[in-house]
Amino acid sequence: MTLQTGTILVADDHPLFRMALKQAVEQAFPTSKVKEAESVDQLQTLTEHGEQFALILLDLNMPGAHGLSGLIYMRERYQEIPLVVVSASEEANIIYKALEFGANGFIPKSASMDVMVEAIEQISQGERWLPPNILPQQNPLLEQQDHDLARSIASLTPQQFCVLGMLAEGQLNKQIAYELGVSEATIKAHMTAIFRKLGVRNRTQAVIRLQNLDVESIASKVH
Amino acid sequence: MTLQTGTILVADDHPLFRMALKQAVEQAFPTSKVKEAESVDQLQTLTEHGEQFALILLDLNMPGAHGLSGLIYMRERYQEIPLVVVSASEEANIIYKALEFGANGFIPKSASMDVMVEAIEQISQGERWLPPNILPQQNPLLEQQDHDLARSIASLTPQQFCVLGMLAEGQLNKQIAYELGVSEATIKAHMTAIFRKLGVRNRTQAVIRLQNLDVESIASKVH
DNA sequence: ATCCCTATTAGCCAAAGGTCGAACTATCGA
DNA sequence: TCGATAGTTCGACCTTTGGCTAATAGGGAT
Repeated sequence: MTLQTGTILVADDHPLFRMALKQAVEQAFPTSKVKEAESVDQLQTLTEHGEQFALILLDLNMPGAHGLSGLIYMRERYQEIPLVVVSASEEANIIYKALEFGANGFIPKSASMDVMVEAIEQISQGERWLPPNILPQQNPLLEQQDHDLARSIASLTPQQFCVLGMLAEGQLNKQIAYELGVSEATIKAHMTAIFRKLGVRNRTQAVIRLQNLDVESIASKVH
Repeated sequence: MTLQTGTILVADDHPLFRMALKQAVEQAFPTSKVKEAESVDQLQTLTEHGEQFALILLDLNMPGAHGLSGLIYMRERYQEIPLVVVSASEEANIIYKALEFGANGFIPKSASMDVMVEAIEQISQGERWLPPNILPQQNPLLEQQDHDLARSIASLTPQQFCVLGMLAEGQLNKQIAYELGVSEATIKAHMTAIFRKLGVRNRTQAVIRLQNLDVESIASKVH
């Protein structure tokens, strides 16, 4: 499975930007195929059903991929596939965390087409690529509890991760059930399973637990 | 009410650091009185019952003061009292937001005693004081919705703000009632009022609404 | 004194949330 | 082919939450 012959997956909810990314990929690897996903739902459909991808470009702000949890989920489930984060955010903190959670590179959405092509080529050769103003980070930002949380997110089943996403938007069980086309009892069962894996007792605590992934930097290092 | 004759309030949950702050204040204003609070509860008790303070030093990470909400609450309730944020975080984003929410200055906890004394003196003269590596910010980070949220937080009564804090920790109505020594019916009444003011329908959405205050920078500016 | 705001509580009811056990399915390996 | 395992689904049952009304009480302001 090489990048020349394999399929590359572009996951971004913004149609125009998805097209631009696709072009960058095709310019870097004219012989490779490209598939697109505009939601985490589609991303899961594509990845869960057999197909092996040679590279994944993942937008952090896709609907359903809340903050870094989408990255974590994909990363730990498909450890063999190189994963590049594409994001509108250029905060150093976010970038460092994305890399610590296993991203192989980080491309800001403000980058030009040339830069993107270059970044994708470099990452495809097993190297990392970072925005020019970002220095490689030596001190880990994440603590044990963050990695624990990452592993519990990675242990979620596809459907559970999907439910978690909608929970994080404040939706009711009833709404989630309707959108997924299943009964409310099913959602409740998923909730119970999610709570167990995250180590919490109800939905409110689950949301709080998730927000630690993104914020955390504010409260940490008080010692 | 001048700083020389007035009382200065130091709010920080860490005993050692509170003492250090107190010393810095006494060094800057030998004739002023200093009172201390180690929780938002105490802070409220002191401010709600008559006493007018000449200056408040507020730690962002106090138990019960979740992120910037403690600052927002104090700021809009006591607009005439100069308010200085003291925090372990030195992230530029947090600092800019604190100032945009009306803080008169920002002192990082890593500052030396001399620097703190100097900062307090400068702020007491109506000027702002920022850490040396932080430039004054021109472009506002906050949008209309942030100010709306700030105003709704400021409109909470003291008890409601307290309940909101425990809600943000994931506690059940029953637990909150027990800790505050009131009945569960009372907590429910507070919850209903809080939801109304925040414009949400349940506790999960309330938590999500609050977390936008701190994170937001990640997802914004996508246009 | 009177009015308003806040805090407190009870009681009732409907809606939402959460746990348990169980059925059904697909996949993998022996 | 025969379990075994993992994932999804769901109904029954109980708990928690939230909305509503109404009542009591204290503090401030007019």
